[in-house]
Amino acid sequence: MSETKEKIVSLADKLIRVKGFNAFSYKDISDPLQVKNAAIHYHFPTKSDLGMEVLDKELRSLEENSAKWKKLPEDEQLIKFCGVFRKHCNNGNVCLMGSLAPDYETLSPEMQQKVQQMAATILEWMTGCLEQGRKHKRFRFKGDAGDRALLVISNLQSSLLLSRVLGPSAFNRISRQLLEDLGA
Amino acid sequence: MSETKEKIVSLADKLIRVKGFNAFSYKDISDPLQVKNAAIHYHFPTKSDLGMEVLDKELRSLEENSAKWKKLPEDEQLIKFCGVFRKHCNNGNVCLMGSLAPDYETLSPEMQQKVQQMAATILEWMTGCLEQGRKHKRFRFKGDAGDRALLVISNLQSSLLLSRVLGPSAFNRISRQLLEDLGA
DNA sequence: GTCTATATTCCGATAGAC
DNA sequence: GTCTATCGGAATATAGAC
Repeated sequence: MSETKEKIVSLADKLIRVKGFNAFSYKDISDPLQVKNAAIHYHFPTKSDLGMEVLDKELRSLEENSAKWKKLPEDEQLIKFCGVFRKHCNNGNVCLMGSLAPDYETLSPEMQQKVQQMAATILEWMTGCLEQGRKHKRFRFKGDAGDRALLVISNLQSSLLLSRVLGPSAFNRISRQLLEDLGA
Repeated sequence: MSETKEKIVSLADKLIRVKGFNAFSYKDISDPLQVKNAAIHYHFPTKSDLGMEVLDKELRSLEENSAKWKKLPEDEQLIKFCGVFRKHCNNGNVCLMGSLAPDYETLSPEMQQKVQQMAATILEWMTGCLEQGRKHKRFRFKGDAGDRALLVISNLQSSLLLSRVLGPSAFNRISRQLLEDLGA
């Protein structure tokens, strides 16, 4: 992938997280890169094509991380996962799910399906992490691991949304108590 | 408030929850009400004015509910609160915070301040409910009640976002486990 | 209070030169 | 791969008649 194309995707990712998919425009990308909007359309004919590339990049990042963390104890894996959210919080970002889920009904069918895939991938990873971690006595929690995974994911997702409105202390308080509850 | 004006606000509320604030247009309101967009602008000169009315209505609804539930045991109050979210889930809605927080940076300063106020109001109510409920032995949980309130709010908020993508089982699983954790 | 009509701006997208 | 130029459409918003 060309350098310009990578910059476009990276900027689009940032814009989705800060302004939302429907609120950013090609001008928000072409201006900082000092090109014309036609240049963006050359790389990504439609806005949906651009959104798809952002989602594909995020999915690859998820796979890379889970592979990279595979040998770590599960509690450390979860702390790494929280660290990704912490970094986004510090950068004023929300997560892609938190940004795209409210806009879901306005997205192209392709993007809807990809968002679905992303949600399923995250849920699957988190469920496995919690299940294995409990088996290895590194977590303690009641109930089904899949249900617990949904709780943890929703905590982290909304911690970034709430931090937007209430300040970054929301993320700190949520992530700290979350890990303590699990005994991590 | 005139009947038309109320219909406009009610429809705007629905549109914010389904499509997002930046994705809906005056046409989405004027068409179903069979009026022209100028009629909407007569009642609400700017889109921000309309958004403010939706937020004010939600704040009044929050105050009404908390007053109406004041005499109930705290666990029943929380179940009532979850019921509001359940209803939204069944209607394909997300909550106002879940919709407006991702768009926060694109909102007018007035709306930003009102969203902040709404978040603070919800957090305050939930903190009090949990704190009193624990004192009265109707909840059991560890740590600060304010931290726990943030966790519960983020669970409910994201349960609607995830239900958009993964289907309504996400809400059911999250709300059920959430109440069980609290011993409610 | 609602209408017609329009101003203004912006957006996504495309054609064709270079 | 990027440019100029432009199309077609949609959005918010306003002026003035009724």
